[in-house]
Amino acid sequence: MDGQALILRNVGNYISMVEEEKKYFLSLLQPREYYRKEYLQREGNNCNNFIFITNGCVKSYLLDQKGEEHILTIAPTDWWVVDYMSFVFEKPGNLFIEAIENTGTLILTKEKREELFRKIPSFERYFRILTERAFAVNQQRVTDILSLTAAERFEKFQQRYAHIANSLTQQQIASFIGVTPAFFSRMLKAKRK
Amino acid sequence: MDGQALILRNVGNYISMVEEEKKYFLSLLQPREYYRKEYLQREGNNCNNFIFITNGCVKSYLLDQKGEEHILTIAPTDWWVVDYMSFVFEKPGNLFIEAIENTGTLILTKEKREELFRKIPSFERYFRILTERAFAVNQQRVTDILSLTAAERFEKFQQRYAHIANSLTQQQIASFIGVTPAFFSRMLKAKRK
DNA sequence: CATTCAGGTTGATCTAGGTCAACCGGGATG
DNA sequence: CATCCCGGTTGACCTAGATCAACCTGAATG
Repeated sequence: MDGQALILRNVGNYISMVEEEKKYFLSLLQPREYYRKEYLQREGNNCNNFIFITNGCVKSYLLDQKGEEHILTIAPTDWWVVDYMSFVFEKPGNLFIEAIENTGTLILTKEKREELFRKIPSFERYFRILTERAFAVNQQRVTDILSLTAAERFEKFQQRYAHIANSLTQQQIASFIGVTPAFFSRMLKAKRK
Repeated sequence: MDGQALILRNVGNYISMVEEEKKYFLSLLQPREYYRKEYLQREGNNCNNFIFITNGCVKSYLLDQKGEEHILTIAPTDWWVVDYMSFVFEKPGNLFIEAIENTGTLILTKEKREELFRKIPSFERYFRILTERAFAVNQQRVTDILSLTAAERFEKFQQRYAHIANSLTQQQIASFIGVTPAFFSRMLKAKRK
């Protein structure tokens, strides 16, 4: 399935569009390809884009004082990535967004998105639903970090990200669930036997 | 300011309404008062309500296997509380929502909210913006937990919740930033000198 | 085909923060 | 006025997970 068909299907899950609305919506999107390890977004810049992944996979993360990487989100095909903090409050972000494999995207800028809302208000609904779902999942993530052990968090991760878990390195998974690669390796060893 | 005026002002920050829309919106809201320690929502139940706090303060939390309380959100006056996971995915929640002082609320049920969206679509916009902001803040919370020490998280907490920090017990703050009351007490002692 | 180099493993040691239990003080309650 | 209880403090000890450095492997690269 090509990128345009994919995003239309995604939107179509939540709202219905007539043919010309689809055309108009697609016309607002800027396609762009990224190579593995290429940045879609860097710390310190304002994030003005909603980015839809049409194929490949992307991570968003921050670097702490010691230069350690902490992965905030992993966005596979058929997902949006954004540095929400930067996008919403229009200030420099502290996240990097980086392709972890060659990745195809469709970019919706803040201005185009506002234009979209003006022309087709039902897109407010689409993004409302999208964000409410993402928010719900994110709240779970907080409670998981607060109340579960690393091993338990890993359990959940495996279930939720089963489809992409194989294509991620241990380092990435470790970072996502919030432990060091060394500890994660030991954890796996302990589980195997 | 009374509850109705407060919620109209809140909504008015994001969208504009004519007089009859305001009336209609208010007609969908069910006022309800809660005493300190009363539950607005219990673990195991489906959360079907968006709840707006008109005065007082509320916390949402979960109990882990050991019965320890972990506070997910603290909602003061002029905020909404919901168990998003339960509300969005329509399944039993694992959160408690409890008044930490006597609290006045306006309740918007899921059905009424859908009705509201049908009658006044710009409310999609209101909730879209609301949720995008909440989501952004919540993502910060995740990165904070992943990359900061307890003391640093407390710093941030003080800044962000300055206005209500005094009316919370140390236990509540400790739980919110993700440490035990004992450790939190020691942390304060260390800071004082 | 030699060399990097990134991802992973492992050992030794360290520490942030947890656990458990005793204790304190003050406001509510009988 | 005695008692309870809740929030907080403190001491002694414990542990999940971090840190640091050495080492291994295999795939990419010159």
